[in-house]
Parts: sequence; C-alpha cells; structure tokens
Amino acid sequence: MGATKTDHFTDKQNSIALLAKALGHPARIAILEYLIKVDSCICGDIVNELPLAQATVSQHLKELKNAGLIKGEIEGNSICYCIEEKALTQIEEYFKKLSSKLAIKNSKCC
Amino acid sequence: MGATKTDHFTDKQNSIALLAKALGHPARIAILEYLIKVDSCICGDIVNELPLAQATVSQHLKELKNAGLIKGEIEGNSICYCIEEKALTQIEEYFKKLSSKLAIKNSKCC
DNA sequence: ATATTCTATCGTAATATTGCAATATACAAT
DNA sequence: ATTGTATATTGCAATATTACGATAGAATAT
Repeated sequence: MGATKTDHFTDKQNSIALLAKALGHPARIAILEYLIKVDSCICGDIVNELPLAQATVSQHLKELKNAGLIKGEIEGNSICYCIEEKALTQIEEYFKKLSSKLAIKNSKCC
Repeated sequence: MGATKTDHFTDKQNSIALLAKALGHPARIAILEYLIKVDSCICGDIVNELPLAQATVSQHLKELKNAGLIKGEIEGNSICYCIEEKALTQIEEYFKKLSSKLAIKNSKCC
C-alpha cells in the first residue's frame, strides 16, 4: 500500500485534502507568503528567497502549480509566478464554514 | 534525504505547514467533518464511518491528535474524540489573513 | 473467570515525498 | 554561434506515509 484511497471520499473532501497537502510543507507556505508579500507576481527571484537548492524549489513550485494554488507565465527569460486567488479563497471559505458550524454546536463537549 | 528541512523556516510557517499536512488526507478531512457534524464528541463509531480498516483509522486519528486538531478522552470502554477548536481557529485565521493581504494588492498581476 | 468490545500498537509491504547534483531546455545577450 | 541566465527534468538516495493483518491491552458484559 502507501497510496491514498481517494475512491471512497467525496470530491470536496478529496479536493480540500489535495490543497491542504500542497500546503503541508513549510517551503510551500513560504513561497505562498512571499508571492503575497511582494506587490505583484515574481519573475525569477524565488530561488534566492529560499534555503533550498534550485531543483528543490522548482519541484515545490510544480506541486503548488499542480494543486492550482499558483500559476506561472513565461515572461521572456524567466517565469512570472503568482497566486491563484480562487484556490486560496476556496480554502479560506472551507475553514470558515467548518469553524462556524463548530461554533453553533460546541456546547455539550469535553 | 526525504526529511523536511524545517530549520530554515519560521515557527509560524512550520506550524501552519504541520496543520495543513495533517489535513492533507481525505480520511482526516472526513474525520474532522464527522466530528463537527455530530452534535458532540464521539465515543467509538468513527471506524464505522470510514471506508478504512480499524488500524488505519486509528493511525489517522493519532496524526490528527499529534497535530493538535483533535483531542481524545478515555470514556469507559471507548474513547471520546472531539475537535480542538483552537487549532481550527488558527488555520481559519491564517488563511483569512492571507486572503485579505492578497485582496489589497492584486491589481498589477497576470 | 471468560468472552466480548473498543482502541492502540507492531510489523510489514507498497508507494510517495523530500532534497540535491547533474543535466537539459529555452531565451537573451554578446 | 557562443556564452550566460533562468528554470525544468532526470536520476537517485534517504525518509515518510498509507494501509492492513495480527496482536495486545483495557474495560464491560456474561
């Protein structure tokens, strides 16, 4: 085994899990924060921001892209990365909803 | 290699990544949703809700507990699990903050 | 005492992730 | 054309995760 069993879960559960998984590494959190901190998309520069080898950063960027959290456009020599707002919004709203559901009923609990 | 390099990232980045990682599996999302859906903490019952073997579910519960997302109290024969609200709030607020930071500056972008 | 029930842990196999050096690719500049 | 710069891909080793059967422990019921 070792492969996640996605079949038996809902699409929503799987898609949220995929987003969360993509965010489950400090380097990818750092990349996201950096893209947000800088005032626009970034052409180049990301590798220098992180304490990881270029190949490793490229891999993390690929995973973020696969998860739909960032997008990258070729901009001459380098590549211009920026946040895919929709995905971030999706996560934000999911947890907001969870929290509010919890708030309603957290009375009779441990 | 294969081990995440946490040393070079901030505590906040590491802790958010840990929470996200714990949520990066549909079974764990399903567990969380179930704990929220049911009106109080659950003693037993979780295994029957999931399409996974008992040992596997137990392992997922352990990971959620390690990440601080749920807590479990022994309740006679079985164990009473419920959501650790603080952790959920932490995630919610983190993404809310990210989103709002993004909203301010997403003008000059791809 | 014995059986039953619930949960955790151990052991193990399959697969995935992390990280990097080396190499490849693509464009830009000379 | 050659060189330099930026990024991706490949190949590999180390480690982590996922899943489950088997087993163990602890409380309950018979």
